[in-house]
Amino acid sequence: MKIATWNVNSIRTRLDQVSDWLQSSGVDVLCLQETKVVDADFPRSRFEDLNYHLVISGQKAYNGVAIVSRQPLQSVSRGFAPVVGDAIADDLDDQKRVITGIIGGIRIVNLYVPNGSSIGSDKYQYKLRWLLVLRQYLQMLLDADEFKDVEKAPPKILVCGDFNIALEDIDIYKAKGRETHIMSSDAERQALRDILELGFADVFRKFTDEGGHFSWWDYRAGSFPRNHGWRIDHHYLTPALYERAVDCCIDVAPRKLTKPSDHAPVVVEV
DNA sequence: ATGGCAGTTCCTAACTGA
Repeated sequence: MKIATWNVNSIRTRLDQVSDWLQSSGVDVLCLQETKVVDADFPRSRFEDLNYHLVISGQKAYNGVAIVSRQPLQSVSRGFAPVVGDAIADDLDDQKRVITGIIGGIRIVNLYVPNGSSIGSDKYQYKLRWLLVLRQYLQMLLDADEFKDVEKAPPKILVCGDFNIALEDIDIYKAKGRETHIMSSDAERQALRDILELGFADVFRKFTDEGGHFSWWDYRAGSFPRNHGWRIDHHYLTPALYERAVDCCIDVAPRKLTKPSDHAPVVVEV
């Protein structure tokens, strides 16, 4: 099964590119972020006409996530609250950044992690608070009954999306000054490491050791032709899935098109 | 050091993004 994550920076603006790539890439599941549209206005028919299933959680202008899949998803939930409860979710579900469902025995979690704006800002504090709740959310998914039915089968969870965090210096075109830059500060990295310690691994690094591979390039200053990018879109897998993964790569082709998203899709095959 | 580009709405200015 091929699963992709792609921040499309508005599904309506990118609809032709997304539907073209969906077909040409041959992925079975496509996790979208920054759809930037309320559910009532999501261009569902484009995907349904191509015989894909769709689950969405959007809002006006900002954020928004969706999962497009060949087979229907089971056990779908939106936001943190259905898993961690209203008290822990607090106000974090006001922004639509989390959607999950099960397909082919794999729980797929599609995330749009807050950007954080700049270090020390209110949005930065929100990002760190959001990541703390994400850790609780994933802990509860790991402990969920759905993985205890079949002879204690190990959990098969794939957590993907736009994390807005580059975990290693080789994930940034220029690491100098990264401590004071959003997406690479120590606190953000530690928050993500604390999550991965629950039992998730970066499957891209199963296949690629060197730097210079990025998933996001700023629209400005000719960043893409200079390959001044960041690797901030990730697939994190539990061991049972990580072991069986056969490929993970970033498809830069859509980033070369006219009026592209600033992110490229990342595909994993398990 | 700064700004640069793109998408959206409270739409021709201000915001958010990363």
